[in-house]
Amino acid sequence: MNDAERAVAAEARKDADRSLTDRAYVALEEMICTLRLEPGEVLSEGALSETLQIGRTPVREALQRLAREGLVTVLPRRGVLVSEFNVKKQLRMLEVRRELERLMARSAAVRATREERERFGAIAGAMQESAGAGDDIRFMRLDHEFNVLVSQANRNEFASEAISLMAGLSRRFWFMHHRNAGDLSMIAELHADIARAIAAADAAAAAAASDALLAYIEAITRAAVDW
Amino acid sequence: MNDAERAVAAEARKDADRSLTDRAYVALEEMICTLRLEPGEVLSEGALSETLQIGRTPVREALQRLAREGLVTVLPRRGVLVSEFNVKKQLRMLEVRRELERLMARSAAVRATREERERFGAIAGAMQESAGAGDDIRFMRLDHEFNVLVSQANRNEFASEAISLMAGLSRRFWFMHHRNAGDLSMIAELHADIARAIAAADAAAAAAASDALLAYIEAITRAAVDW
DNA sequence: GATGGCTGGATTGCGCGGAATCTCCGGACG
DNA sequence: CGTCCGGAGATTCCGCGCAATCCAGCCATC
Repeated sequence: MNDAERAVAAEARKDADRSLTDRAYVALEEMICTLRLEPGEVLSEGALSETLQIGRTPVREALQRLAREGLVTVLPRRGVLVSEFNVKKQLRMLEVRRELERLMARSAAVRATREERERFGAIAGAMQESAGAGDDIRFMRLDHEFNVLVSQANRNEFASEAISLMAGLSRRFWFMHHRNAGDLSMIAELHADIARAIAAADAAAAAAASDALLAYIEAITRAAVDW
Repeated sequence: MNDAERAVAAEARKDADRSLTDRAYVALEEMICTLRLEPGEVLSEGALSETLQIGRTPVREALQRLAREGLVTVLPRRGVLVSEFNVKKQLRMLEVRRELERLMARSAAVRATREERERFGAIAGAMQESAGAGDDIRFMRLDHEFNVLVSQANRNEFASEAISLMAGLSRRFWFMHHRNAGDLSMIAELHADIARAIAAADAAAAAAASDALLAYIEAITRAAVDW
């Protein structure tokens, strides 16, 4: 197998290597978080199986995972309910995220490798750029990259897993409100502060910056009550 | 249906109402945490299905849940591996538990109902009693009751869920080491301190007591390296 | 008109078998 | 003697069908 063949195989594996359960999970999570499946809607394993062209078993396993993450509720013998929005729930979630994100930022500042620090620095710059240009699509990609990098650099799989339990609900809330939510440049700045503090190995500054970001997110969430 | 029939039905439901998946999960979690299934052992869906007298589908779903909690690892097409002990992993877990338990203790101190506070007070007393009598079985039951009560009284399902992700690994570690681990009276005292602080609605004291407990647990865990 | 029971349709819970694939071991070849 | 290849066995992955059950709506009854 030459290099070209290896590259093709790796590319194909991007989709084919994952199990059908994983693919069903990714597809459904995307549909729910981007509101293509509306809150309050009632689904069924059978219908989703047909839509996704995947058997009922993988779809069922994906739904159980989504249920654990609070994106759907399984009503026995009735169907699967896409969770409604709930601001109070979001605020309870932020209580927990505040603690976990602070821990992760602090740990990443201490434990990141040199390469990771360089990437944090690059992300900080790119975020400010994208905010200055008003390019929210690019910012959302950078935000995702930032989150993945923090999950990796904090070197604690338990923190990463606990956060990932809440990622779906957070993502959907953000998707719903990001157009109305405060200015992009403020959010980008707060993210960039964390990234720079981690890059500089300043644990206290990273923790403080993380708290500042979550305080801002909380303010936005409280304001969302009125929309 | 009269009252007697209702009581019988409720009793039967204690086991029968839960799904087979739940029953399989409870049974397997118990077997793993009490070391009846040894770390390093390789299982198979088929064998477990036969042992538990439950079909492969519920067993499979239970195993996926256990995998997410880190108690087993699914090796595709090879079998299911019961996770090995790993002190460094336990320490990483304690980093996260420290933050979450502190948050939960603080919140419970603020949000518990009067009835819950009374139960915290009762548990504090009973823990000291059981420790004084050297009754570690009774203490473990009280510890379980305490954890359930904190999970309920802190009024934050996300914190409770995140903690429950780590409960299994914690429980197994404790089961393995509780005979060698420090004196029971010290542990009971540290737990009782938290319970009393919550009962007294003293959030700062509850948080401090939680940190003290986790510092002690961390010390025990570090000492476990030598055993 | 209101109420209680019943039936039809739809949905999840669960069992089970086939397919894909991974490892191990034995044998052949260099 | 080492290395590679192939087949056998075991295991998970996945599809699919049956049964239990829940609900909506209809019909009979008061």
